[in-house]
Amino acid sequence: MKLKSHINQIIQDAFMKAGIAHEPTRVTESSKAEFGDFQFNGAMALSKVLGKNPREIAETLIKNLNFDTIIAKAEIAGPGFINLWLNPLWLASECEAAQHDVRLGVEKRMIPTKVVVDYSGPNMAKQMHVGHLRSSIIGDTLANLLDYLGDEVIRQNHIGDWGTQFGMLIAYLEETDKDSSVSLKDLEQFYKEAKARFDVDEAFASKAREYVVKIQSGDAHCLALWQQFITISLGHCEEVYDKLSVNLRREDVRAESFYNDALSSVVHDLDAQGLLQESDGAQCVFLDNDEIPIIVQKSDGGYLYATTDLAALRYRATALEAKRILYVVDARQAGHFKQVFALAKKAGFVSKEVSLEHVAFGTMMDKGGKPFKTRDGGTIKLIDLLDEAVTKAQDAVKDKSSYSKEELEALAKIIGIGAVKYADLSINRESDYVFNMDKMLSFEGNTSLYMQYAYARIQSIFRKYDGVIGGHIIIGDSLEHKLCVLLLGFEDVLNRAADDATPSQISTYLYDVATLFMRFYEQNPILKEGVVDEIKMSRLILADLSAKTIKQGLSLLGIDVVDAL
RNA sequence: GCGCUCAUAGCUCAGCUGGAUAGAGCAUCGGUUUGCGGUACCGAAGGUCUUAGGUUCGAAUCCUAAUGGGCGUACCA
Repeated sequence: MKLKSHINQIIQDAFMKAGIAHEPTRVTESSKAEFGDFQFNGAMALSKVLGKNPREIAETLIKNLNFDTIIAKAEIAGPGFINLWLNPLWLASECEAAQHDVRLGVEKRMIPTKVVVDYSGPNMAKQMHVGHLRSSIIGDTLANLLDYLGDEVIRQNHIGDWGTQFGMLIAYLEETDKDSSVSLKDLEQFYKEAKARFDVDEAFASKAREYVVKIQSGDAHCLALWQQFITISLGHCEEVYDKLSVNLRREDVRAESFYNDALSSVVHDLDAQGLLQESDGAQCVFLDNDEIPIIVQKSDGGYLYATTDLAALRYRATALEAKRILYVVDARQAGHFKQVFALAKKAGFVSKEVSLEHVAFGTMMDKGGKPFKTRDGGTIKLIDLLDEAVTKAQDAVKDKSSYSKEELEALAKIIGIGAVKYADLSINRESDYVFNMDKMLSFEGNTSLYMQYAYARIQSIFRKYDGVIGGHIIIGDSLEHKLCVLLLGFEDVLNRAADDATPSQISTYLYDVATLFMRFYEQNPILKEGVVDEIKMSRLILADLSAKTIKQGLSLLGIDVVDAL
């Protein structure tokens, strides 16, 4: 249900009938209950262009307003606000329709867009650390969301599997001559040892550098070792994805190395277009007004990440035919993407109408506001963080003795992982974010647990009721009215979150649904004695639609619900 | 230095394309219970929306400047 579009259309029709040849501003949710459900503020803006008093304009509009089905009442207030009340009968029937629909009334897009979502992108030389968390879950949510809305989503995991560090790792792998599955078990440790050798042993260092060249020139022995290394490292990532319920698979991997063969042609194309300039021995592109050039080839002939990103952009826009490309990457790379996007368009690697968006996110901080690190300043392994959340989540379970060990573990996983993901997805992605595990595992406030609890409580009502839901919604008070309006706004929220690439708009909405449901439920008993059947049914339908909306919304955020916790 | 970005209640955050008296949660204080899951709900208190100008009928929101923080700043990614 595109609720706002319906109302905007009614306003638009009133404009037509009133003979006002201007595009109306869009309606907004009313700021207060006494101002109705929606408000139209456009009369004031028109007053100057039409040379009329805004209240007069508002009156004309109301005279031409269609009151047939959706709008029940319209009032002029203040300088010329038009407050709109929606028809409760219409709200009720639309909510019933949503409750019967598996998609809750959310339509698929008429014209799907082909969207590439680039996210996660771990470095194969190391284990995933907390820095990869935000990209992985924000990206996954956006991919889920766009897919749900009917876009054609192509997930791309641009893993770091190329570069000088791999020469070092392979050299060390060969030198230690251990069974790789054992020696790579702790990648972090392996990397540290290799790095230590690299730093002190010149012979080892030169061998490492030699191996880089060998890999890049296709030496079979080195490539085999390299491939083995990548496979194992990727396996570690997949363990984390599995734990996080992030939907990235092998086939989504387009590693840095994938673009290796395209790099020289990128540079060649830039050169052919006269965009290239040599500076201090490096091949550079100087864009207008940019002091810093984009270096596409180092003075030693090597390529850089800008080159790879250009190749990836070209691949995504041409081979994959994407019309929208999202890069879910740390905000600190804003400058890089701004340059690379501009160049990709200028050089024609990506056509003008393709939308290139850097979906930037802030840094994860600890409670003291410092970048998130271990006590000794090291990076925190993502898997350790997740395990800690799951362990702590067990404490939240009410009646532990009624679960088997396996059930308790499964429950703790849903709660713990949900808490970590929700905490991240519920704040504005661009701001830095304070990681506080106690807070995210609380039942109070805007947390996943509050939402999961609200959901479980509703399921408990249905267990107790244990019957068939029929009948109709009868809106009996302002809370029920408000709940219906809110529930019908689900699709609007999803669309806006998709357009702006902001998952937090979904969580804000879900929190509103959960809190409003709790208030409704507190005030309007469902199964208590004395509630007549008609009212009982009406409230059961509302409870069901609320629960389904929470479940669907959380599912888009990659978070599960349970019937009891 | 230059560039980007942020600044809203004690703390953590909402605030949609400019709209009416700026909203939540936590913490603090008070209330609701023979209980449909109280891990809930209701209420109180808490604000010069960093500052100063400007645009506008109207600014937390747009523009300019200042102050303070974060980040980036050519051959790592």
